[in-house]
Amino acid sequence: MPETSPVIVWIRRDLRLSDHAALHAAGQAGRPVIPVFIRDHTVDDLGAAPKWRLGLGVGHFAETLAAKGSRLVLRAGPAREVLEQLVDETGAGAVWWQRAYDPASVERDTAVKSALKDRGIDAQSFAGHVLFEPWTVETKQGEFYKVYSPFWRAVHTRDVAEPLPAPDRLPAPESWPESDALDDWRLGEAMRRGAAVVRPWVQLGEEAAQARLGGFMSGKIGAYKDGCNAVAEDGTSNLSENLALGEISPAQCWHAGLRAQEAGKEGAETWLKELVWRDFAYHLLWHTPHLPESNWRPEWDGFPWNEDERRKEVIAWKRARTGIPFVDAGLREMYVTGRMHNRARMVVASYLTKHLMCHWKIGLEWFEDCLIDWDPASNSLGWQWTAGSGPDAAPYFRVFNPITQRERFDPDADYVRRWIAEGQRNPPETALAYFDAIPESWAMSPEDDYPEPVVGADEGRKAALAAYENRDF
DNA sequence: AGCTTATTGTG
DNA sequence: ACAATAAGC
Repeated sequence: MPETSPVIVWIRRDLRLSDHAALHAAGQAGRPVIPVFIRDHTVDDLGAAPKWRLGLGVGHFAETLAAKGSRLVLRAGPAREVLEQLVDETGAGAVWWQRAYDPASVERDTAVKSALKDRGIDAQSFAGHVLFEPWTVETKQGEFYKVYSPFWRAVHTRDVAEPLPAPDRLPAPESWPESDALDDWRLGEAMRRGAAVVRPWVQLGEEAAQARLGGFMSGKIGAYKDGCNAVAEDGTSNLSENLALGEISPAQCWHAGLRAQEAGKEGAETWLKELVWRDFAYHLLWHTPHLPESNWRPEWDGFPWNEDERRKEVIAWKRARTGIPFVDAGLREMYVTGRMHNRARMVVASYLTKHLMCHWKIGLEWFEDCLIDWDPASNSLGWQWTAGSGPDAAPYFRVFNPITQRERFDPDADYVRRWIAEGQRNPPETALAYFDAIPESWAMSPEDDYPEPVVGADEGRKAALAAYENRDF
């Protein structure tokens, strides 16, 4: 007798129909499918912007499912309790989901899987959030990789499974279990008035993500090798926002990149390498789950980083009035759009950790509050890489000079003018939007004089190097 | 996926 | 005078 009980598909950071192994398998099974999204502690713990963006994504995905004759059931509470309750309510015999690799999710999913199996439920997790499962990439010594280049060499010729099609149909259950109303969750509450400013920059959902990918493949990927660094130009794929919530899968991106490479597009390999950086970050997060919490190299614990968030340098950095135009431009771009050009991310991070000598966790947490493309793996690796405390890190002496970086990557200062209003007679809308997004308590106005640097480019470099001279490691 | 300074090369 | 290169931070 074939199994006929419903399958619960537990939707998490995988808000798509295509290339979704759990949904695909459920669609193939010929059983009723009950997609459910759970607001548990991993959702409640998110920063303001990613939580708001998640709410938009969940709402959009619910509409997508509804258009297919299905639904997205919303429930709040500890995932294990919610799923056990739903199994009882619906008579489901299976709970399937796509794996996550951050420590909080791993701990939760492990407990959920064993609890469901104890009840005789078919609990299964599927691959899909990364290209290469973290435990399948090993050095010759059987260790995980700690340096990017050999990781790239180990994986870049591997086969990545062709993306799965969207399920033809998702049979509805005889009756739908009750669902919370998304609005009642108030996932956007912490964004306050910033949401209105950021919203026009959001490209929501699977279709928009595919359009972004298609546009990039027929356009900017050819010039990506240099274009990825030109901060004033829109030379990147802009897919981070969609990848973070699984509105597109890395395998879909990978195959598109391979096709571009076969078509002779020069920038394709550079872009494929970026996708592998994302995988490398998850590889490291899986094997060393303390990556977001503490120095990956413990010898850095003794480094005299400032950890006091009330210090004036930290306040100036968060409010994007450090007096260094490139730094402030990047931070304002993030506040207005919920994203920041990767080149600017490196520069603002280097300035915070080296010139201002502040702990990378201050920056990591600020990014988590502000980024709609927040990704726990990429951000943890990126901050520790910049600070010097991480795997394959920039050595302590590799200090970005925010003045020469601007000259090199924003030669006409277009990016700086786009985001900094002070000192301009007719500031562009983008620069003025920043003042609509920020809290009034910051007491900033586009008519202010642009501030003097809190720490100058040269003196900051000297101070950082001097601090390292006094290290005891 | 760096910066700075010293040194050597070029006109 | 300036560009390319090397070495150390």
